[in-house]
Amino acid sequence: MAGYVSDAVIRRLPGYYRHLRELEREGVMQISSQGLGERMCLTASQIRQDINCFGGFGRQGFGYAVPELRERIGQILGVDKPHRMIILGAGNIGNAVACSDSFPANGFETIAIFDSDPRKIGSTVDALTVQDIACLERFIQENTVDIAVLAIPSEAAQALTDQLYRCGIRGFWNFAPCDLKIGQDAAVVNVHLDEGLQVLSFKMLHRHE
Amino acid sequence: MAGYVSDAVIRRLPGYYRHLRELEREGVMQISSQGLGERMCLTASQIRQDINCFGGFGRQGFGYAVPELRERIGQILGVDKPHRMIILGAGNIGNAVACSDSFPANGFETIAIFDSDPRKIGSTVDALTVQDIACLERFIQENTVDIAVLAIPSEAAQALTDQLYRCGIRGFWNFAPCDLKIGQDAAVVNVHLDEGLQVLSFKMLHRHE
DNA sequence: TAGATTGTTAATCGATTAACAATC
DNA sequence: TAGATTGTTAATCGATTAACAATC
Repeated sequence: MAGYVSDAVIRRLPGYYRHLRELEREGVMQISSQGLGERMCLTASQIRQDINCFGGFGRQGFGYAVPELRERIGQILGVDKPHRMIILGAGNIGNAVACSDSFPANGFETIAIFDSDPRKIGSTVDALTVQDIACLERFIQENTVDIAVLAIPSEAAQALTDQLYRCGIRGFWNFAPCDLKIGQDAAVVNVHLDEGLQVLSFKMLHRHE
Repeated sequence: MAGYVSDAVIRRLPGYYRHLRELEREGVMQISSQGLGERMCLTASQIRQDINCFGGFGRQGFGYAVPELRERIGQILGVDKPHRMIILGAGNIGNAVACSDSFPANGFETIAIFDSDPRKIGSTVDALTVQDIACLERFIQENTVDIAVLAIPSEAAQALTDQLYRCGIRGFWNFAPCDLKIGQDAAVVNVHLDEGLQVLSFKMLHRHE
């Protein structure tokens, strides 16, 4: 179905999914590439190109059926199936991810949270008890885990990533401000919050040029 | 000094800054585009092109002086000067940003946090007291605020952004899962965590293709 | 001076946009 | 059928890579 899909297209997919869900909620049942483009600030041409990476979901003279296209893109993204996450690090970020209800609402459920700090182990975060990171490997053996959320300091990130990879984890959501070296069969998404702030600083400084 | 700089280059700048800081910490005083490229998984050619957007910081036959280049990129990013942030929304994300000490360590200081929920107003987050969002405009008039951190639900984001813009705020770090419409002279960086998770889901699903 | 490496121009590659035949 | 809009090919644009003269 999908041949090679460029990173540029992949990064736009969640935007399509979000806008189509909004349209669905608004009761809009069909939309042309033109109409969707205006809404998303993309050209109609780009929208047709993007969607056709995955097959011809439209009908000539009509456009796209909103609920169908939303569903197909959901399947392409893999968000039609649930994902089980464990959080490494019960600091500010780890806690925020654990407590958020927008992730489980979108099918990403946190099933455990780990830390190495004895003062944190045993405390509760949302409905979860912080577990000792020494129990990590056993937990992974006994439970299905799709995604590891790295919410730990940079210094610990690479060693922990290696350990998780050895345990079979292939999805990493990395909040540590570092790059991870990992096997090609693993998927990594970095959330470098500090870099986002620096880009914001740059844009503010140079916005009149 | 800097003519037009593409978004692709801007997004790489924080990576340069981070790697140069690391090199400095390791005591490396000079580096060639080749050496930096290997470290950052970029081509030497791209590194020279990127750096030359901002002027000739290198020396032929020698390479780049690490501390000097780090400092210049810091200036280009604007992170040599402090930034003052206010957080809108004392939920999970707002609290995590307020409590993090990595942002102030990099010159991004949170000076206030606001919420509209009476149960949250008056409570303390880190060293700050959650203020009533009704007091927002007065606070901005009486204090220097560079950046607004939007850590509120999507429904409230646009109206609040409009209000902040009218009060003169021109830097927005948006955690709400929506696009903001705003004047061209404002700078916005979106942190769409849910979209990152969806990209991760996609990559995991399609990683063998 | 000789060697190394930049700054910069030219070539290539990939992504976006435009155009239009196919078709609902 | 006529009008609208897709799917797809061709043209354009921009970003990355290669090459090399300039020069430290």
